Amino acid sequence: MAQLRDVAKEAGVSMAVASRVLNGDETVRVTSETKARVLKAAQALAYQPNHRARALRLSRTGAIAMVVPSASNMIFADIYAGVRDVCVGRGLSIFLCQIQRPAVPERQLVDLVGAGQVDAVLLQRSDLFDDDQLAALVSVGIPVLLVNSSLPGHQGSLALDDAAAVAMAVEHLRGLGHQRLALIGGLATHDAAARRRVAFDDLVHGDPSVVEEAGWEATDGSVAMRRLLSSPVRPTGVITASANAALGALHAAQEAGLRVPDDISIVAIHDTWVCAFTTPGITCVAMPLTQLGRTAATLLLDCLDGATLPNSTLTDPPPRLVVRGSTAPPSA
Amino acid sequence: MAQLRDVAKEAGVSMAVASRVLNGDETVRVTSETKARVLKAAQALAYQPNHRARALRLSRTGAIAMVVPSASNMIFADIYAGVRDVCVGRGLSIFLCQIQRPAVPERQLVDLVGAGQVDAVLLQRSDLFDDDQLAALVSVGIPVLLVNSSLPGHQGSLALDDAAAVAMAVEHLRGLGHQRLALIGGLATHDAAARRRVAFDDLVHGDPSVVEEAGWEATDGSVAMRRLLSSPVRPTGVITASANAALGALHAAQEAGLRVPDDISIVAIHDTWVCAFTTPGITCVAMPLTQLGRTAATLLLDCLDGATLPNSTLTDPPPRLVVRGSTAPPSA
DNA sequence: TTGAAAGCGCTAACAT
DNA sequence: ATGTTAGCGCTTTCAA
Repeated sequence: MAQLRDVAKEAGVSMAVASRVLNGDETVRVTSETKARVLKAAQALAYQPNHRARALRLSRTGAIAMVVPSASNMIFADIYAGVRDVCVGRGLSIFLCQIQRPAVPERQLVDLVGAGQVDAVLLQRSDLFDDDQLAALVSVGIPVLLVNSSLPGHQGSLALDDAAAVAMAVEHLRGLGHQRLALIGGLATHDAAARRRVAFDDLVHGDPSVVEEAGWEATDGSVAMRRLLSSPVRPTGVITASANAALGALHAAQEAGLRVPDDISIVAIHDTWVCAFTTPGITCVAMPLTQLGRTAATLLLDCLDGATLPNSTLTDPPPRLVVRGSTAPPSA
Repeated sequence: MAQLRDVAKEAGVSMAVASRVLNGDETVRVTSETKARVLKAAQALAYQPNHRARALRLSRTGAIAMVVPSASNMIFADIYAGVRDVCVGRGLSIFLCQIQRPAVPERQLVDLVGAGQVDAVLLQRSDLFDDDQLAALVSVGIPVLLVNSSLPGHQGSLALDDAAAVAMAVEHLRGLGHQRLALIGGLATHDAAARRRVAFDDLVHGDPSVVEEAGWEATDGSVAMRRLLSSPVRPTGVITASANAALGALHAAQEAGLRVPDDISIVAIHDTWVCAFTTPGITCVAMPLTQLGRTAATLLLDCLDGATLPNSTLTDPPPRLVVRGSTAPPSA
């Protein structure tokens, strides 16, 4: 593999010149002829700058880590798409690092970033972290942006507009005439889940309503729905805090012999392609996940260029209601 | 951040000694007392070896790239789990690189690996690559293992036992009494898809049967199923080459007013959690994806230690039939 | 048993 | 307008 030295020799210039030309350094003036010679030499030798040497010299690896609780959650894929958009544009690569439980993985992240393998981290919190564990994770010397999660005292987070999403779901159900609403929410430890719950409580204040605390997965949604169905005042409209949970909830309702949406309506927060392929399709409040990824990555990269990480909320574009077959006016 | 130099100074030894001790170099004899001093110093200073310097010196980055056509395909998550298992164990990290279409991305991979950012590549082929494009991709100076895909003339591939999976699906359907079978297969360009199709053709030889060529996604499955339903001799049992396509097929059948499994049976190759949450649940032939990931990663890492990459097929564990509600004896 | 020193391939400050 | 040179932080041969 050709090195800079070879290119320089081939072009009959010093390594310094070759380096500057190849890096498009504008501040240095070179004969357009020498420049051409260098470029041609590089081309001829198929020169690829050695990434490792560059990283050492510049103290930059050109990679960021994306830490997620679960790579199989489709939320991840959508966020990744956004992150990828901006990283590809800026020539960065992305490490994927799945961290679900704290104990060992805490070391993982420190090993990873402490070792200087990545320049910055984009972290999506797992339900299983409590604040202290998260704090340990983010206390590494490089920028860490919390995606759709926050940590008291930590600088750098980007949240979704959970309240708006919940409001949209509640409004949709109320508009159809539903009076008794339920929320199948996330675990209280997860702050996006907490925000959604607070929003829900505020909106249904006074009405008969019930909240189930559940995980993000389909089984969690099933279990919660079964509990809901056996409650004294059965809700007619159910909001789930994740698309996965909605699948579980739909399944449990159908298994219990209910017809959806005739007997019970279901609306999910988050939209994934699967929601369009169930029978009935699941009505969703789609959140701008890809944009979340894009904004998050941009924030992080700007930070590497000297900007400060903000604690902010992504409100534009707003959540979007996607009406499918799982919601209808209550039958009674 | 403390460096080796600091540790050495703190321990009152030279960098050379510190380095050897810290790396557990057995070939060098040091007073157990000096050794302890070094270890203590490292501990005290919370020394983390600089990954970039190490990578340059050793010409190794301690990372592999995982190239996939789509991070949102649940197949990916399962394979990743296996890869992760073995990489975490050996202290490696994993780059995720989504490459769907050839043109630009071809540069991506070369940039990535030509630059020496990773030590090896695990590549899952996209339908959209033809052999030439794939060949261009894999002709980089480091080991590339093709996962569930192969390329004539390329050394290094690990396939699944597609024929066994198809046989299992056909047998299941035949055992239930189905005579008219259909395959909703993958694109012919994808060699795993091709293998499945050949296996199917062999098995149904002589019987009335029909093959639809479709992509891996749910919509592809829908479209194919609609074509199937309007064909003169409608099949009673349908095999889809992916779990995603099965979702689409199921949806299309239900939308057309058919009852599954009463009017038509569906069995998918590959199992994902979603298949357990549709109504009815989808009968699947589960493939050992996580093991595929594990084996693939092991092969690759062994290769870095000097072994040769084989072209092999993962036959153990064999595919496993998971019977759910989408299959039953034909009604007529 | 330990230390000195030469690079890995590149960039950038400082000459010329 | 171009060249010299000093490292980035580490490993490892070779010498003491």
